[in-house]
Amino acid sequence: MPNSEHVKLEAYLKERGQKVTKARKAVLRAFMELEGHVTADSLFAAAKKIDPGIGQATVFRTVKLLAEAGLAREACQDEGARTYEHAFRHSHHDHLRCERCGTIVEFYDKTIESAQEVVFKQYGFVAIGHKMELTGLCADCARRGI
Amino acid sequence: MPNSEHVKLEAYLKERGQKVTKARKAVLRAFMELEGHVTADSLFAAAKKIDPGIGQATVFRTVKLLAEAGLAREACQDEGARTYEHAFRHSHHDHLRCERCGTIVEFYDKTIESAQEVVFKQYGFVAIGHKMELTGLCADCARRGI
DNA sequence: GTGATATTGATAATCATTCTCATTTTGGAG
DNA sequence: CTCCAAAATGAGAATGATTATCAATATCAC
Repeated sequence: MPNSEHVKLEAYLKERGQKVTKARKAVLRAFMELEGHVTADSLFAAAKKIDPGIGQATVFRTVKLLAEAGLAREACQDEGARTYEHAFRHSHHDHLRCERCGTIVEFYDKTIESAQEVVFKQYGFVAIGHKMELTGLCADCARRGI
Repeated sequence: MPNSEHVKLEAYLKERGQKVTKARKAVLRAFMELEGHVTADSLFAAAKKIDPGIGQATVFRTVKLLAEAGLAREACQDEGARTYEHAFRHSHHDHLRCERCGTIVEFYDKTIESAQEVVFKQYGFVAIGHKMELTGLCADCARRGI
């Protein structure tokens, strides 16, 4: 019984001349069974129950594929090394990053900051901090087309 | 000429019975010289120019210390493995995380979402997506005191 | 079915980070 | 200033997550 996630994945693959394989179907099925925040490792474990011969590398590859196909999304956590920025006598700000050229613009938006306070209160949390990154294409990269 | 960052670090160290060392001073000086988003690696390179004998492990240890002392802050990027969540036919949401017990609450706030659109426009960006994580103490942990 | 091509699984390699531990440095007490 | 216990260091090994390599295999348009 092909559900709509499988349909969407197959459409994505066909469109790009990629193949619908046993391993990919197994990873997607495993992913759909899991709730909340899924690591590649827990996905590997779940996928092995469906296809015991599956390799770890394939799971890593496939979960990235799912993200590209719009079926999964990364819950925070960027590529590469952790970075630090000055915090003392540097006012707080958030980041706007260009996915094409990597440019990072720092911004501060009062509406967003105060809306966050509301969210904390709403859930009974005591605020400590927050991290926000908006991603998009900067004016230059957008002009050049994607 | 001791600047206020050094004063703040020394105060933090004294308060906790920790020592003011050559290596720590070198890392702080290097950190103050660098702009923007600093990786442990670039900091290591900069610190070596000040104290050629410094070790990489010390730089990693010290930048964490700077963050604890309130002189640096992590620019996104959590500990541990990357996680994924369902994206297809699952509405977008952001995260509220308890620093004490790790609980993650998913929320959606219309004010924040629309304020983001404004920021994108303001800087001429074409929006792709965003990641936001609010951190604090959940009601239970806050009640138990910190 | 057949063949060109994409994909796989195993493994090695890489990268960032943390741990281990013998040696050195620090700072308070005398 | 000297001594000493405790803290910190640097080198290198260890770890954990992820990615690259590559020969063997599976997929699919024909």
